[in-house]
Amino acid sequence: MKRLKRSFFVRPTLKVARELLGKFLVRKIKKEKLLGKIVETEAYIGPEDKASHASGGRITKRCQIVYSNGGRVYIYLCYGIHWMLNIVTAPKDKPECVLIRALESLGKEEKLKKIASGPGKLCNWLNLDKSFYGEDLAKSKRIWLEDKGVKIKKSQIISAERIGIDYAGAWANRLWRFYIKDNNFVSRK
DNA sequence: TGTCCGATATCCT
DNA sequence: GGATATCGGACAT
Repeated sequence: MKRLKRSFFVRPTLKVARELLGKFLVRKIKKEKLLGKIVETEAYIGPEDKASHASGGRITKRCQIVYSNGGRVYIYLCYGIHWMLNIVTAPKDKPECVLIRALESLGKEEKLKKIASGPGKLCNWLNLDKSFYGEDLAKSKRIWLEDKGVKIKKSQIISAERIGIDYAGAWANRLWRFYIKDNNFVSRK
């Protein structure tokens, strides 16, 4: 079992966003473990990034955790319904993070249902909510990331425009969404 | 493929 | 107090 350590997250955000593809998100609920392979991510790189909650150097109660050292969870409610799971990256005081947009879940049944093919859906599946705000992925006993030796070649990584951030003007078309080519569990191609 | 809209914490004026 | 948001399911077209 190779849990990703803090050093993995405290690196340039675009690098982390790409390298998260193929890693496994592990969620432990009581004695049960839910596992999903990360197949889609998006980078948010403030304070320049207009699409980031930390745009312009804003420090609000909601987004203050993205200013912390890499490796923590940034989670918030969107549209009044959906929780969004982000992983804080980069060193302390740099407001950068990666949104986890889709997982390929293990197990036949889940596969058929595409139960985690979207940022809101995966949080619902893994039962993630406000109580995970600030959770330390390097230490937590209920959520962490593992490297299971899956290698994603550079040629298999597609870069695309981020989703749902039209309000961010020119920043909306930066190619900061990454997903695994031909993977059926990506939220949108 | 497109349009509609839920349901609410958080941010801003 | 008002506007808005890193979506997703439903139903029409």
